[in-house]
Amino acid sequence: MALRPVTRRSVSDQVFDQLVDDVVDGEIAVGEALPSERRLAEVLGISRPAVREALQRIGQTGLVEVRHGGATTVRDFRKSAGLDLLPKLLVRGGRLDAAIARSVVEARAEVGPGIAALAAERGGPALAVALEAVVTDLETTEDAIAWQRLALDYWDLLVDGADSLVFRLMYNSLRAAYEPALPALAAVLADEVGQVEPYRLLAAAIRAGDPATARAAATRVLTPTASSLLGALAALSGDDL
Amino acid sequence: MALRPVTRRSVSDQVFDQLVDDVVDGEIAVGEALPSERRLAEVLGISRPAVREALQRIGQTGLVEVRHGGATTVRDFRKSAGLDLLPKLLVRGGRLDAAIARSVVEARAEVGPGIAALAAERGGPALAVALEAVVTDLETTEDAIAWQRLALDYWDLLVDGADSLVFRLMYNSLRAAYEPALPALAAVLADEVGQVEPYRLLAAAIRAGDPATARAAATRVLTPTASSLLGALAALSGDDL
DNA sequence: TGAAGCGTACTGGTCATACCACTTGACCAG
DNA sequence: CTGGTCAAGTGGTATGACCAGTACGCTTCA
Repeated sequence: MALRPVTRRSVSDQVFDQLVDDVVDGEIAVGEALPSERRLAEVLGISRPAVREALQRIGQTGLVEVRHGGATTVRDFRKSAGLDLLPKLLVRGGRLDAAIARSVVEARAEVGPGIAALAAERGGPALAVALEAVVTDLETTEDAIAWQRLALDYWDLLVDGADSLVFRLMYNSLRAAYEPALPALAAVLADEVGQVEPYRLLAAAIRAGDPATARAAATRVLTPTASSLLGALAALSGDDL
Repeated sequence: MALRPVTRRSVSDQVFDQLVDDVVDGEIAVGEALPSERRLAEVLGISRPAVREALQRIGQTGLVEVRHGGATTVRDFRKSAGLDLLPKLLVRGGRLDAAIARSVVEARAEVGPGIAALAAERGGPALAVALEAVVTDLETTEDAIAWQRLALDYWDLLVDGADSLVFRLMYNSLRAAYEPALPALAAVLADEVGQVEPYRLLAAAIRAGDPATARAAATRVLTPTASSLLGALAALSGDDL
């Protein structure tokens, strides 16, 4: 029998997820007030501190505004939330949101080449060596998911090489959204396994310290995945994970 | 007389800021454990729930990992934190971090044109009209800070027009980091006041629905600010706000 | 001697209750 | 209409107790 790790999520975690989903789904309109902490505690059958911890965390994400003395109101996450919210939006209620996935793919295609160019300027031979090591791993990998994870490692190195904290944090946020959805996308991305050449070319451009070539190579690395994903999203929009 | 809103920060807010600063400054090494909640409460002279709320919020940002039964340990924010952390990193202890500011400027220059291109594809005439309205406001504005805020409004419209949630959230995070630092940068950015032409050209490209032109125009919008900022940062690196 | 098993002492997680601080809105006095 | 007062409701903090999970030393047994 296949045993899977027991999930023991804390009470406040569950409240957090539940409220985030409700807010994101628009079950509580923007500007509207959430039930009071006491009321939530009563309705959910838990203690007020547990509710508070969840609410504080939600406030941290920018989804709601808690005001001392006043009610806790829902904010428009399109205006107030940051990129950290992306994972919660991308996979909502166990499903992938097609529109948002498309947006992720777009952003990847737009930002990736810039990162590659910076990495070419600053990475040096050490970075090229590390990238080439990943490329050899890619060559010997069959499993689609493992392959994608290696590709992520590749980008991880690239982002490090770009030596830009903003791009680093951007990448972290995007990866946090992308990685959980990977298993669901395995079938779609299976075709790419073995297409190592673009990665090799990009590594070569890094080694040469040539930003322009690196930028172009990065585009060729990203394009196949982008088109696979966009095609799949158009077809199966709204399927389960 | 110039009245400014009274700031009354809650206890847990103060603890939050204090601990975030300590962690970001590296006063507690990565992998090391924070004092226990009980100990923190005792040392800080506050209650444990207050400490917990702060710690939970910090955990939400990815700066620390809290594990039931184990200690709360510091994570490497370069690996685990998302873009939402940027504001805390950019202005640390009342000072602007020059290296990070440079990174912000780079990212802006890299991502901005992509947003403009998408906006040109999807915005339509309605967007162009809104942009041109902001442009006329820009023409009649002398104050450097007000001018920069209008520029932010301009970009806000552009990001909306790009119709990409990921870019929207990215922009929110960047703006949250950028806006608080604006007053400090007013002097540096004073030269730009009146340079409205690039904004007008970009709006025209949007109206024409021409992504390539919009991309180029966006670069010309961003370049002056970028070079001003980079120059200023090189000179006064580490000055107070 | 080594390793499995057990206990204990820590850690964070939850609860109940009381009280403080702030906002809101209704009401009233000027 | 303005300003003040007040009560009710909200979030903020404190206390103390107990539950739940982890880390680690110690015992115990092969």
